[in-house]
Amino acid sequence: MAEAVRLADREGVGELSMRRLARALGAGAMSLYYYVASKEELLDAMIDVVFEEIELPPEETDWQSAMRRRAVSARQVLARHPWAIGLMESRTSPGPANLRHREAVTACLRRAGFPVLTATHANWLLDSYVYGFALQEASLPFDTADEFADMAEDVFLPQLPVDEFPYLNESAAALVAAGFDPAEEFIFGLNLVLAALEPLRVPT
Amino acid sequence: MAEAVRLADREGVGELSMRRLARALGAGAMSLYYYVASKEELLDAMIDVVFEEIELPPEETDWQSAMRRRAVSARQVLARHPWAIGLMESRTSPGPANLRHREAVTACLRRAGFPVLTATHANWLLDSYVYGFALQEASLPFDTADEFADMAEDVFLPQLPVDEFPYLNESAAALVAAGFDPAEEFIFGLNLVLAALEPLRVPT
DNA sequence: TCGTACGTCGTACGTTGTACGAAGAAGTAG
DNA sequence: CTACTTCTTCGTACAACGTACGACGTACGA
Repeated sequence: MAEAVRLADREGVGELSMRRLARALGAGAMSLYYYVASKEELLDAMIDVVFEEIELPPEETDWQSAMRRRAVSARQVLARHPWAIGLMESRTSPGPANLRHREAVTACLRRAGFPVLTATHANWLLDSYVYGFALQEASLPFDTADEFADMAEDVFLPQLPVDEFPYLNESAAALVAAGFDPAEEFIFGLNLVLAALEPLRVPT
Repeated sequence: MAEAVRLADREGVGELSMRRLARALGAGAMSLYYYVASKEELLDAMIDVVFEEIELPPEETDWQSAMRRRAVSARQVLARHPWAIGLMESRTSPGPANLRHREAVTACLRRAGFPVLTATHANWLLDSYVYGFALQEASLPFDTADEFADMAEDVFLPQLPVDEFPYLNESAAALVAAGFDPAEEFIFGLNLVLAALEPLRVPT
């Protein structure tokens, strides 16, 4: 499992084949099938490994701090394993780590005073934001702020005719000037979402 | 392109091969390569077909209504083409329809009075929500509310030991009782996000 | 000593993306 | 009409894929 995740991180999930994984483990291809019924099952298990890496919301703090921590952790983990995001779409049954995670998040929200159905709404909203952000971040063609500045000036701006895309040009320029940090960008939206949820609590 | 999208919708993107697509078109496999340099390029083009289906924010209404319309449309389209979500993670260069869409959204936000960088934040937040929601919706193992109720009682609840997952049991039960409609769920979070963004506008 | 279970893997089959180059179709110039 | 170019189609071939099947060695309790 760990080697499979490492391979997917390094080369992309498209390059992960049973034969390559076996070779990386110093084994024959068919040996893998003793531990895993199919490649599908391997991918399911890999997703659960990723979920295991995400911090659970700590219990001792206020709900906003707790949710912020786990959301930030989730973003970091998904940025480390970008292939996991694309995989989730096709895989429908959650693994044990996934379930434990959901339980902990729901518990945190319920204890914070969100009614049952409201907690579900909050869950959808928060998870949507986290996954969607990770998805967008994964499809960025650069990794660091410097790389972004370089690419913006050399690639994006020349590709965007000013008369056809005036607003995109404007914001690209502003972004280059201000610098772009995914972690900060993430926190900004996250704080808005958390603040928007706050009034939905029912004081206990 | 259209046939490729239809095939992916019907059978999943995993079942889309150059040979199958060619057969569906009544052509030889290699003929496709006259129109497309590689399968990668085909997938890129398919994504752009999907973006073309998403409604642009209308210009004549207030910004919240405009963004709501385009977000709702985006969710519908992505629910129709779930494979597109998973594909976005690996594809880094946006197609023309994608760019047009981004331009229109940014224009709408800027005209509504959001400062340049704030508009970027809003864009990330809104897109994250839309994509993340679509991703979660795509990984649901059911399609309709009735199907959900059936599955919840027959599959989920028996799988979730009450003592280990008390909160998940509670919300699953509440959801079965209340019914679950993805479209409504989506609007709920969307309205929260829009309301959270409202005060960031600068009156013109 | 032997049966059973555990773990490994070689071979083989059908399918995949696509490099290469041949071949027909269609248009243009003389 | 012919000659030549450009457009479009596709057959073949190759390496890599997932995995069904069955053979094999080893460990261990009886």
